Amino acid sequence: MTRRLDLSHSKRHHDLTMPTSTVEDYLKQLYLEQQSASADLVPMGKLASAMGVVPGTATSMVKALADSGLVTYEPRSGARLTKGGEQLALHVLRRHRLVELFLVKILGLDWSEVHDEAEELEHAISEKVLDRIDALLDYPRVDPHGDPIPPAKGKMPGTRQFSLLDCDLNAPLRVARVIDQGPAFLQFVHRSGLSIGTPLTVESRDPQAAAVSIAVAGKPPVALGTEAASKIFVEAV
Amino acid sequence: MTRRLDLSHSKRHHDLTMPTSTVEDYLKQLYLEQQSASADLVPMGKLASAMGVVPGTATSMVKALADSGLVTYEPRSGARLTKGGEQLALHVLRRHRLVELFLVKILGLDWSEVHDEAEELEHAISEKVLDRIDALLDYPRVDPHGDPIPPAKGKMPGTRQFSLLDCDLNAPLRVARVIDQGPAFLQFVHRSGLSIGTPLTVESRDPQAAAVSIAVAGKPPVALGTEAASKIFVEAV
DNA sequence: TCTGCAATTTTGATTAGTCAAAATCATGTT
DNA sequence: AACATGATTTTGACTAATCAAAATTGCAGA
Repeated sequence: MTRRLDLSHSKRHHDLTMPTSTVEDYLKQLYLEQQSASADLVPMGKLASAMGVVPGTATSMVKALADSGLVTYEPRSGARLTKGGEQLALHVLRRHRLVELFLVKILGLDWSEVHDEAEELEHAISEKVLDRIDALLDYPRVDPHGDPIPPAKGKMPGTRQFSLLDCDLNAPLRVARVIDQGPAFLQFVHRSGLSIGTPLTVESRDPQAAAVSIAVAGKPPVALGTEAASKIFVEAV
Repeated sequence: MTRRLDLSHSKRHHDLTMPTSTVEDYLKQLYLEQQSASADLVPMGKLASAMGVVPGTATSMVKALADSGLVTYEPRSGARLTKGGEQLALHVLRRHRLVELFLVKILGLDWSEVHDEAEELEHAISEKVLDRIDALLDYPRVDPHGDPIPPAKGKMPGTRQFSLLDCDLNAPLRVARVIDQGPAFLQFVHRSGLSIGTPLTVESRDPQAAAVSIAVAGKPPVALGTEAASKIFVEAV
């Protein structure tokens, strides 16, 4: 067994060393998973595939995270971020999203390609640099995909957003957020004229056809499959 | 022994996988060491202390680098970058220095604190982002310390620079470069009014006193010890 | 030539992260 | 209640990077 006998007199975890970028990634993923998949206990399978590792790896990583007090781990059911873990996750997310916005606004990259760039940068950026970027962008609250940027301190603002599958029919709405960050999907969204901020209404939803019909002012209606529709979020205007 | 028997049929090294950031750091350091310490064969001791590791670590790392064809290694004397290793080193240096300049010019950080920031960022930045930064800065050739920025392709420009110990006396000169990147030294340089670009002349050099006397237009002369003087480079105006 | 020291290399361990594959478990059928 | 099945956990191995400490070596000076 590898249950290394912790020589540190202590009974308390809380490893005050800077988290590795791998740890940051796990925490971030755990947070995102907790958000979307209503169940707040993330199963190892989900986590593993989100991280692109085999399940065993996720298990052992989560156990380590539990040892440092960042998550609670319930064997055979899943893991949940602790208060501390969540803070760290939000911090990482903040870096990620500010960097994305920076890449688009200041360096002029395309919003469909910034996700991967930010994935790297988010671990290399210091607090000081982050603050400068925040200021340079004039303290934004959402990133280029419409995802909210966690504030430096304080809770995430609760917005009333619904996917195209859940929102009201024929009500004036606006595209607020696109969940899938894959370049292909983002480009499709762009082609369909559904960028963040675009006003629209949902004309109809047909469970049988598994499709929704979207009306964007002036243009012919667009049909989306439920798959795609579930990844686009809107809010009331 | 750990002489892992290379199963790969090949007799040629050249590992086409992306170098780890540790490897990048070793190459960069090797390059810098080769530049300054005239001897182009860098001894393990030098490298180890530059990298902040024990000598044994440097030895084994260099052997690995030699296996991938990035350096040539002569046991008990030292290592030298190969053509390929040098290219990679220059690439890293280019990233480092462009990032530094970016941090100063665009984000408004102080030139004395930018070095450590860049140390992290240089490994996380993609080619595309680097190009944008390069353009945004209008293709600069020197970083905030006066160090030349290696061009994307092509050789480093050969400038005629001398340290305050080697340059002509009473000739019109300009501060071109400061070697020591420690915040303390950089702040001292700044206090003494010797920022990059400042015009000056060297009035006298006294080997006995181990000091040189610098005249900056309008101000009273400044005396520098040889230690400090050797770290400030000037070029003819 | 012989010695002694300082630099270098070896050896053996350790840590973080990972995979492959075998062992366990929890459940929803029959 | 007995199983089959799919998810989870274990085990054992491996790589990159590192350190501590012991073993080598190359020379400079007596």
